[in-house]
Amino acid sequence: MTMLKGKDIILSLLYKEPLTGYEIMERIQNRLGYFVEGSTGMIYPALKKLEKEGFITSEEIIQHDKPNKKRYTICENGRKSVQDYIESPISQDKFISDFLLRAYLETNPIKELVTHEIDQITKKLAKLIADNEAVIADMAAGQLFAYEFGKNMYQTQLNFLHRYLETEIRRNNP
Amino acid sequence: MTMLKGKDIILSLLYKEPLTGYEIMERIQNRLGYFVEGSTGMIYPALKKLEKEGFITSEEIIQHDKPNKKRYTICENGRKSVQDYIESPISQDKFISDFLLRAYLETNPIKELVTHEIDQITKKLAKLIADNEAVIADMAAGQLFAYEFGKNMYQTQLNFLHRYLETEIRRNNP
DNA sequence: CCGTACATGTAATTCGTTACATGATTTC
DNA sequence: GAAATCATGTAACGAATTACATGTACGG
Repeated sequence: MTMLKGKDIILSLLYKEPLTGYEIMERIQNRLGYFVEGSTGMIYPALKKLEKEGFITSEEIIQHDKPNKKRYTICENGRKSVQDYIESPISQDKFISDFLLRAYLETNPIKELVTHEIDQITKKLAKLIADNEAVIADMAAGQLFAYEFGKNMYQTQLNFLHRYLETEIRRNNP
Repeated sequence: MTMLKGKDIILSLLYKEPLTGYEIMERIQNRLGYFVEGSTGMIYPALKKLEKEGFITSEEIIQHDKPNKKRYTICENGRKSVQDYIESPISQDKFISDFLLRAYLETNPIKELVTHEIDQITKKLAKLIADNEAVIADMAAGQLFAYEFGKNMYQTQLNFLHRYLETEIRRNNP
């Protein structure tokens, strides 16, 4: 019943390959962004803690053209922790929507909410496609699956919202 | 950009009518449960704080057949806070999915994940329908909209997942 | 000169989760 | 006798949000 934690996300990513904090952030925000969250305020402190607790180790990489960076590598303890995560019960999906709350309570006019939401989702869908379509050929099956799932979800939501607006128009112009 | 808070949810509910903590919890978990979260550990302390800060007032209602209860009523300050919330930017939908993370990273076998997810969503959909279908006639437009949105989302997800399994079977039995 | 990509962090606070605790009444 | 519904809470801890802080290099 416990919720998905930053620790699990980060360690799972490091399970596959060593990464820097910046790369982890990039992956979470771009590739996993539609079903997981992560900000610098969460990631860097988490990495520090994880290192202190012996789940990962770090090495500094000197760069001359760009700022130096730290590459984190998972170690024995970290792998064990990921194993525990994998064997732990899958936590339930969580969907939080300010949009639906406002619609439900009718605090804001539904039509405005819908228009705004269409905008939001359209952007998210465009980003999702932009981030993934180019690399689709190299994707592992799971990545492809997750991508298709997300795309499908966004498209359905958009369809639903557009349908709503059309029905509204018809209702006002009989 | 700030996220939806318990405070806003509770005050918005109290904006319409006075409610007890238990009723608030019931509403959040049953009616708003597919797009908002709330537990006793969040609701009761929040109510206490809200009262202390002068957003709501409470009165005790003595009952003889059942335990006594406290009914909370929103006051001037509370209404003002709800107004601020209504006028504040709509925070983005948040979708967190342990299921998709595991699928993406292929930590667990996708087929097992999908089967499990179908189970979860089927239950949620059944609950959503059970909670709403009976009272559909008395629903305000916004409630109906939110309900249809949620139902549509769950159904689409289920379709997607079932389609995946079927494709898998065909792939293995050419 | 401006914005963006690269790169790492901290500090404060709020906030919520998780789990525990209690207890009456009704229904099966 | 057990389970569900009604009803309210606390306590500890962990975790994340939000915002701030800093700096290089490069392209337009």
